[in-house]
Amino acid sequence: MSALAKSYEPSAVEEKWYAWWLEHRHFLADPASPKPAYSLVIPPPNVTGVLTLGHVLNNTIQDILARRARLTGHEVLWLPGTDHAGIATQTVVERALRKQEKKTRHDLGREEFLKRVWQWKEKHGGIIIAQLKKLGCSCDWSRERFTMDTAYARRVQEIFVDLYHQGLIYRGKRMVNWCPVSLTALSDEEVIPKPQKGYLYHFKVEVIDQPDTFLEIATTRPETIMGDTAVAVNPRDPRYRHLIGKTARRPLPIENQATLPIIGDEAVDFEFGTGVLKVTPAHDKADYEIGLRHGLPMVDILNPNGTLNELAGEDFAGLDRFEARVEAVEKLRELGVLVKEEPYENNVGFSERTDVPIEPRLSEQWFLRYPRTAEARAAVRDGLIQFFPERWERVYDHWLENIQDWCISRQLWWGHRIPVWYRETNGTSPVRDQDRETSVLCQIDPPGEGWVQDPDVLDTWFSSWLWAHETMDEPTRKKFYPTSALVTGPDIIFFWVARMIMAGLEYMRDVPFRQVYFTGIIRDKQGRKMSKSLGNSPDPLDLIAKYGADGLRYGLMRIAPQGQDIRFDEQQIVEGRNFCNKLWNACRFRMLQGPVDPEANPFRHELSIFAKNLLSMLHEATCRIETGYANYRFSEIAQTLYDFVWSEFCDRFIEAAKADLGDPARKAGTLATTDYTLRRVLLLLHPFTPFVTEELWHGLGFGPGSVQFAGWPQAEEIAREPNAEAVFRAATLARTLRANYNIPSNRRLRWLVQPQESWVTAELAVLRALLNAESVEPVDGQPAGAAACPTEIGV
RNA sequence: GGGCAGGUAGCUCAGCGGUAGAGCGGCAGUCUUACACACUGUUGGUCGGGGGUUCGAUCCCCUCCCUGCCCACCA
Repeated sequence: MSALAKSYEPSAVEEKWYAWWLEHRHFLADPASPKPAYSLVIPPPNVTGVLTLGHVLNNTIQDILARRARLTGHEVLWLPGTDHAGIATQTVVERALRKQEKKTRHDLGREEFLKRVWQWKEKHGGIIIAQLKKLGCSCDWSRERFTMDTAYARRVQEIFVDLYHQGLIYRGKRMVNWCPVSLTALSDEEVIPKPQKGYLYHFKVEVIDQPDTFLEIATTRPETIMGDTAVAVNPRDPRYRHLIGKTARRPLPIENQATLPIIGDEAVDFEFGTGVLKVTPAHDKADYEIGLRHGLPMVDILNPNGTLNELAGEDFAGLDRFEARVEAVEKLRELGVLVKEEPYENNVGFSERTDVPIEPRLSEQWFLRYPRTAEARAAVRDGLIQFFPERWERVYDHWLENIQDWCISRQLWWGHRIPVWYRETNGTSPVRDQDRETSVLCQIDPPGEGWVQDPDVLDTWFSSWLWAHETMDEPTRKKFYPTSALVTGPDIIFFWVARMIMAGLEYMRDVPFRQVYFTGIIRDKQGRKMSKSLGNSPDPLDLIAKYGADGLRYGLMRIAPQGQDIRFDEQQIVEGRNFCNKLWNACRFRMLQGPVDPEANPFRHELSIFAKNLLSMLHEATCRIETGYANYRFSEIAQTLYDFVWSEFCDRFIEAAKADLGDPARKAGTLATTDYTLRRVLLLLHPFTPFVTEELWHGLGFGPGSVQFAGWPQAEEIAREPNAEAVFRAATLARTLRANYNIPSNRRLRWLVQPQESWVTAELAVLRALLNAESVEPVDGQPAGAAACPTEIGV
């Protein structure tokens, strides 16, 4: 290791040390360790996913916390794993099946299809794990978990059974968000509202009891007219009040122009549209409520896949919902009841996964009334759990305050099967009887002949909400639960964070984590979210290949202020790489000066003003870094290290040392200061750039152990040395003077200084080095004919 | 309709009551024997607009304008 390459070459170094860490079992967490515990659980990525920049940010932060905790003497558990990601994974496998074999999952049947998904998981499931290793993540890989592992899956079902028997899980026919593409119900959190340009269609209906009186209705969904079962107005609306109780004629379908009651309901906003509402209880949440209040029939005119059924009438049956909209408008026009179409923009709910408009649909599903909501709110309000940045606490609280029951059943095959059994009646389909006592059993094991299991599976989050404790065995929990911190994106605060808190409180009687750090979202230079379809998401693996894992990590961390969104710019990663290279070369410089003393203690030497000043700056930087960790301000830590290493250590101290090392009186102290500082810099930097620091740690002879167990440096306070600063500023002034006279920087000059104070004379050799000068000599009075400028050390 | 975050040099971001900062870029010099992934010097900003508090505001208050996000059953 005597000859370091001229520039840092990451790839071989990274591979070598990662293998070395694994070989020495450095990432394994020992529940029996006497050291204090520090623990993290990874937010499990989708098992079939690939690494994105978001993962890089998130996992770099976790790795920084884990490595820093090892340095501060903790026993660290960073528990990794993956999520089965129900809809996402099933969709991917179905797509492949359709492409390669032209088959649907129904062609294969449930059992065979699930076999295929497992095969797919075996084949693609390891990718993201391997990528995390490339990044340098120090997870305890021996504990890798998957949300469909046998033991984990068993617990998911046990918890379902428990909540069922507590009466918190129930089945009911309710209005749910239905995805016509994946053919399943979704939770409210999986629906993304998007503004859509469309039309507000005005049409009129005749009041039957008062011929020639028409009510004008405004709607964005004329294709649901066939499912209308009432017309509603606000009972306080003087325009229409008198019509309540009368009836109107529904225009569509033409062969079945039903008679609709005109009802009064407070939910109708008379400011909106015409103040008259068509009520479609089967296809709109608000209308459903009105329907319930007035005992209206619910006419479901849609098939699960979004096409209209025979109840919509012969003109519409079989049409897709959007074709039907066009057709319905056409028919209204033909009937002469279409008044106008005005351009209109409204919010339409889209499926998060398939990106198609969801359909409010009446269907029988399983719901969970959340446990421990009050405690969950209190936990955060009372500081049992701390959020960083703090502002998310209010977002969290607001959601819990208005919490709705969670639709947990999904009409998918890939996932945890609902542990509920129905008595079989005629051997074909399960009876969905409301009477639990006689025909429904909630238990994991099959109850025997005559019972069939509910075909549905559970929402993926119903398994992930147990992640913080069900991934651990008993001794591990004892040592490591609650976890120290959770690092995740604010986009899953409801999906995951809040639910995990409730699950932890319910099943562990304690919160799952003490602190939550919410990262920012990585955007492109135009501020757009990274996405596959936009193609604006660089492949982190390419970036690692180009700049090294450390360069990527460091570059990203330096621009990621606390919880603020990040505009990604590859230039930042270039700078990360350059910084690693700078550090590399600083160490190279040191190695050229002879053997390093790992035990170096500069305080036992006579020190130059430059050494003292550097040590003072080191102390300040160490303190600032300490504060940075306490507040999860990673960019501040990275920037502090950047400034210290580059400006203070390289640009100033080393440049001055080039003279001091040639001075026998100063050499020993300067070397000791260098060794002492480098050792600390490597320790402080290791969480951010683990590979290059490990390489240099050994290269400089600080080994043989890993840098990550070498202990966190204590800051030793020492006063600033203003004289050193004065010399550096004088050098800058002198260089400016030279530049102003257009003297090329390679021309060696003779400089004269009229020392202001006696100490200055002793530093002229340093000044000569800083100026790359022929000579710097003291004079007594200003020579004529020379350019000059005043400085703090003399003219 | 409510709420949150942000608008500082060409770009990415610090600063958050006391004469505007960094890196990159631009420009001009340098292969000065650790580093051209570098060194030196330099050029860039009425700190989103308008009011107010203050001896003094990028920083505090009010208001407005943009951008992004979250929540909300206005068809």
